[in-house]
Amino acid sequence: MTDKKQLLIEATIDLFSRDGFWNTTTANIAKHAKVGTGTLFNYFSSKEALTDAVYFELKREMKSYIQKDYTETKDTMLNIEHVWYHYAHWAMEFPVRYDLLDQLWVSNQVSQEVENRLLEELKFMHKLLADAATKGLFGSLPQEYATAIMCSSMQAMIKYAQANNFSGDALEQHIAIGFSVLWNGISSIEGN
Amino acid sequence: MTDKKQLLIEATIDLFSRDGFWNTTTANIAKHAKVGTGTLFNYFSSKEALTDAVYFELKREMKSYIQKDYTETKDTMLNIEHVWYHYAHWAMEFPVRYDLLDQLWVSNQVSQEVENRLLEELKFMHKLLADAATKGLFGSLPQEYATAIMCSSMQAMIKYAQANNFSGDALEQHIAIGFSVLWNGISSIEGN
Amino acid sequence: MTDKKQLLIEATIDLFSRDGFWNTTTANIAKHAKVGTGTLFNYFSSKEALTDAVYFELKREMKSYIQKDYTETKDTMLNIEHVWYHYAHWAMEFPVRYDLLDQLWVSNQVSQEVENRLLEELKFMHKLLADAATKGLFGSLPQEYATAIMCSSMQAMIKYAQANNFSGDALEQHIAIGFSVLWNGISSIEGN
Amino acid sequence: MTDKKQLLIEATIDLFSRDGFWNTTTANIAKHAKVGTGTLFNYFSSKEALTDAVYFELKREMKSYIQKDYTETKDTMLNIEHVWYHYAHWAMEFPVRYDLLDQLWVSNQVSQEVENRLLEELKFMHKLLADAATKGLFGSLPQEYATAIMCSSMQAMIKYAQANNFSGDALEQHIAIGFSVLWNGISSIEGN
DNA sequence: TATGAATGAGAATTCATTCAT
DNA sequence: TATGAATGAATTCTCATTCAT
Repeated sequence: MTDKKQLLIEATIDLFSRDGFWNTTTANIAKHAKVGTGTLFNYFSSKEALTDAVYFELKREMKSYIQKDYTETKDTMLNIEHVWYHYAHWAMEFPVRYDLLDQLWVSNQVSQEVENRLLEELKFMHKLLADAATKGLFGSLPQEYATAIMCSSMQAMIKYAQANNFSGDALEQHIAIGFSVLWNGISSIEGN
Repeated sequence: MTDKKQLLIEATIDLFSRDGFWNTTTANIAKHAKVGTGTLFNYFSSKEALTDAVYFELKREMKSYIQKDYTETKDTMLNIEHVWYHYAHWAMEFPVRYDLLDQLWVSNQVSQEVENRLLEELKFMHKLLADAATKGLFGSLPQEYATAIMCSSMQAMIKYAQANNFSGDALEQHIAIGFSVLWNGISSIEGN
Repeated sequence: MTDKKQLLIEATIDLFSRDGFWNTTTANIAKHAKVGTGTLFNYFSSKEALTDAVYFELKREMKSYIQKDYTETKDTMLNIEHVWYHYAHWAMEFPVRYDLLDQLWVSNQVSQEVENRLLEELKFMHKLLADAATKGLFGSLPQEYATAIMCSSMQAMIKYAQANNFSGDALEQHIAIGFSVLWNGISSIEGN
Repeated sequence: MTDKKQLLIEATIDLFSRDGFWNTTTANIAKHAKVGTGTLFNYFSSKEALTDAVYFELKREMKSYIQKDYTETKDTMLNIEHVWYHYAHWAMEFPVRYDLLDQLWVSNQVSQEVENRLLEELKFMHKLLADAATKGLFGSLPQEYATAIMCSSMQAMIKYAQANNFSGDALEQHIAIGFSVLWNGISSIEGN
């Protein structure tokens, strides 16, 4: 990855997260990255391609962060909790990146193609959820629904932590409580 | 509310939800509402003002739907479940409107001013949550965090119901299970 | 045809013929027509559509000019000579328009669609040539080749007349001689 | 002429004739010639200079082809016919080159300066025409007009041959007939 | 009040040319 | 000499908003 390419991605992250996709012009991105307007298009064929690259980069970073000291254990819940915990820490350490990931996700600005490439990249997470479903940890909840609940709970937990600027023990406790609310809720549903 | 004003709001709802805020032009809205392009600006000073009006309208409709046969009981949880239940039904009955509300919410297209006016309008809901907090139903969870969890759980529940086209008993059961997951989760946290 | 639409077409004719298609910007056309840059696109969906409209307009004008006092006679050669004669006069009266027509023709800037619409419009000319072929006036020359020779002869004749600023009797004589060269040349080929 | 220079000229011929002057970028030319983008500008000061060089090269090639087995005879008409014949054969053998020459000619992309240099190069042709005029072969037609008619007739003849993919005897006959049409036409005009 | 033509400040993207290596 | 990354002016087209009727 060239120097300039990375520079442009960083500039895009800054501006997209600050002003949103639609209020950020390619000219602004170039200026922010301190390159010419044309230079951007030497590295990315279009604004859309740049957006895809940013999204891919963020997801990859997040995944790396989570996987860093991850070792799969027999206890699937612990595995999931590990993801929960590290995802939260990534979000708190890189709030701008987290917010942008969220924004790109909800605003459908990302192409199907990059989503497909990410399926591969994030396979271990999907496997985790499949394991949990197989082991009956979700009770009668369909795996997709359980997943959806998890994602939205995580989002609520992180947004609250960010809004309150949690750190240190307070943050640890908040993360743990968030997971308890989620897990106890899900576990309370019996299989049928 | 003039006839034309309402026509414009309806047209905006249609187009925003179908094409998104940024892909909808004021000219298209006017055409869809069968009025002149200039007419739109006789009723709304700007696209932003129109967006605010749409958001306000949707929230008011949602509130009315929820309040229709609402009578406050002593049991705060039952009161909250009533909101949960009716919100879900509103979303399933008016999926376009629900999706747009969601979209406007996440995309920050709504002015602070309209949010403030809505606080008043939706006071009964906030009171409900304050009651719950006072009565200790949220355990040690701060009221705002509990609220955030509720909102995100509700969103996950509704999206899943929409995606699977639930109706009838299946829908009722899904709504009920969603609430159980939420409530059991929250209730599992002891006060300190 | 609106006032502004015609204004834009005239401005386009001026600039295209003076600077060529590729050196003429839509912004310049608008300025030349004394309207805003956006106004152009209210009347023509794209530069291409504007070009088509200009081409169509020019061909229609040329045809009207030729057809004005045209009455088909039994003598096909006379009919063709009438076209030859009036085409030349049109070109000399509107040299800018003639040159642009020529330019658009050779530079392939015109869509197939407008060419098709013109086939209909210019049907009487095609019929004329078909008649001549049927009557054996082209000898053994295929109709298309005879037509091609005619067109290129006409072009040479007109360009020379323009370059030498012919008018009055000199022009009449030049036109007549040009036709003789053409017709005698073609007639000299025996059928087989 | 350096190797690279020739490579660039060939690449330009390919791309100009295929995509046209305006749709061909210098970057594409360089890539097609398998040299760096900057290299092009080491050999040609601008796109315009490159275009001039291409035009000059094509005309020179054409001239060489015509002159190869040309020996001036007393019969001027035969001399002209020789040119007519060999020009046609060159065009059929190198249709891409012929088309590009035509395209550059009509689209005014070539500088006056290169046209002047070519006058020198193509002097023998001009002399041929001057001879014909002197000998009265053009009757009362001015030399320039006769020349113009010749050029346009030749163009029509070649385009038709290309469009119909003539070769062998059919081609020979077509070329001969084309010349007859031209020459009989011109000869039919008496001096005055 | 209703209209829709007119506007012009941007938007994304292109490309001939330069220049440091 | 050869390179190709960097440049930014220029291009087509969009759209919220205005205003004369």
